[in-house]
Amino acid sequence: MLRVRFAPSPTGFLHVGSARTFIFNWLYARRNGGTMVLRLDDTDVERNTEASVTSIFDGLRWLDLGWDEEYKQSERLALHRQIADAMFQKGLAYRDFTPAHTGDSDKSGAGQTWLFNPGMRELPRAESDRRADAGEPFALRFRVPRGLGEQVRFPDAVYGEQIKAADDIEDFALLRSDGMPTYHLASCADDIDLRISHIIRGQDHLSNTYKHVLIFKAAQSAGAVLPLFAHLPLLVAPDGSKLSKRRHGPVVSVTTYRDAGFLSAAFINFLCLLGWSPKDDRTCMTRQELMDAFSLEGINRANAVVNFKEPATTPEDTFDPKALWLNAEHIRALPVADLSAQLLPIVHSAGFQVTPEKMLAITPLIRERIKLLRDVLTAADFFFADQLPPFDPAELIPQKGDAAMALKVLMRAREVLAQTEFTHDALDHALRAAAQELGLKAGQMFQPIRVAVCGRKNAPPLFETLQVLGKETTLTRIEQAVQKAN
RNA sequence: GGCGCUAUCGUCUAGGGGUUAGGACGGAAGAUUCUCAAUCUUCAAACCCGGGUUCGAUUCCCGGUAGCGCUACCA
Repeated sequence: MLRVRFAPSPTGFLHVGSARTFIFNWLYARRNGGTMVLRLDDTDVERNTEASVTSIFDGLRWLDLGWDEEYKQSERLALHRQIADAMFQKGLAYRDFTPAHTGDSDKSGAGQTWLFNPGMRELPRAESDRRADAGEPFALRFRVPRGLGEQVRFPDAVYGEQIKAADDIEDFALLRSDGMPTYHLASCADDIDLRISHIIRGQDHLSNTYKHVLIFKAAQSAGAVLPLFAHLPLLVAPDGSKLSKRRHGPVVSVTTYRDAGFLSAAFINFLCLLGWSPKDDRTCMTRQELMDAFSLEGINRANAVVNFKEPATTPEDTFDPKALWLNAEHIRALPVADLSAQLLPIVHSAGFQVTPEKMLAITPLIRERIKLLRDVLTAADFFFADQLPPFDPAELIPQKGDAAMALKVLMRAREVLAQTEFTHDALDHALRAAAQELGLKAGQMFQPIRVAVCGRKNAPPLFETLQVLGKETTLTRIEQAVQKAN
């Protein structure tokens, strides 16, 4: 039975690296008919927050992939302690009465290799019991085999066979002095208990895995098999540093992508392409295509850069250009009705009144012009607003023309449009004929009208725009432009 | 400092003992259109360095360098 798990710790918002780990696990489970377990690794009471739990669930729900089983580590403490106690009884772990390190251990150089606190490893059981009974606080540490030339090894589906000398592994903690299990213990105990068969997680755990193998071997019943590990290359910032909330802020939060108007399908597609490849030339892929193509063999070993611009000068700088492009691709692939339905609430929440029918008519005009769903607000603003925002009358002047030409065009348009049926072909014929009468090129005729009704030079095709706007609004806006041009 | 992992265009990647080192995004130029966008075409752009092994290495091995990770009673 194939079982995978995603085990975030609720100490911050769901970030894109975690989301990718979730997605890879999900893909692997679905691809192979396995079970997806969601487990909240919340043993760090100090740093857990309810807001983080909310953020994680918000993010995961938006991904819309789902999961099969759900657990909370904090509700499984008895299991963790029981496993720790068994290891202690077997002599595989020992009590360490050394007071906890205050602050950070210096990693920056001078420090020597730390393996265990002197004196504690070989403390006689009787003395250990006496001090524990006296109420002296202690951490429980794993007794790593030492001086025996032993090796710890495990196969990794991505990085291959991993081997490390046990002598290089420190006596890590299993239980804190407050009795809470550490991540290593809780994670392994639960992985065993939940019968997790494949552990797919970030590469930052690759070196930790030796400790986990030690725990698995110590805690598992004889004959039990180790889960298969698959470590994922990390997602890093353009400067190569690990993506972090602290350094990079909301650009790494899943909800930032959601709120900016990413389609979750596009976001998933983008994340899959960081550190994994279908090995053919496909880039734009649906959820189903990703599921069919996903395999551990396609996972890369080098870290992947999420290519956002560090000091963001435009809102788009927050996102990798490829993510933006993929989102545009997915938007264009969406049926108009679906896209329209997604756009409607965004327009409404911006304070505009639009009927679903009108939105449906607008959608095809803008769907090739937006990268993010939010862009609907700037791409189609003139459809929503009653009153056009003010614009420079000079905008009305066509190519190779002057203010007089603009005015001439607008006055002629006012006349012609008043007696034209607002269908694509009728508008086409009427306006082209008008251009010819005035001795102008089509573009010179269209541009002043476009600016008059849209308030700017760059907009969707004119005839479709006029149709959606309707005769009344069109004529009103042209009239206003005539006043302006005078 | 110790231990480990990694290294192909700016970015994501394919590939692999002999290739014009392929694709995508982004960039540049052009076509097309009523503007913008979309679309199409073209172009520029990469095998970290040094030693081996070999007839031949970007590919295999070793070393270096760089980056990253772990080295907490965080996860």
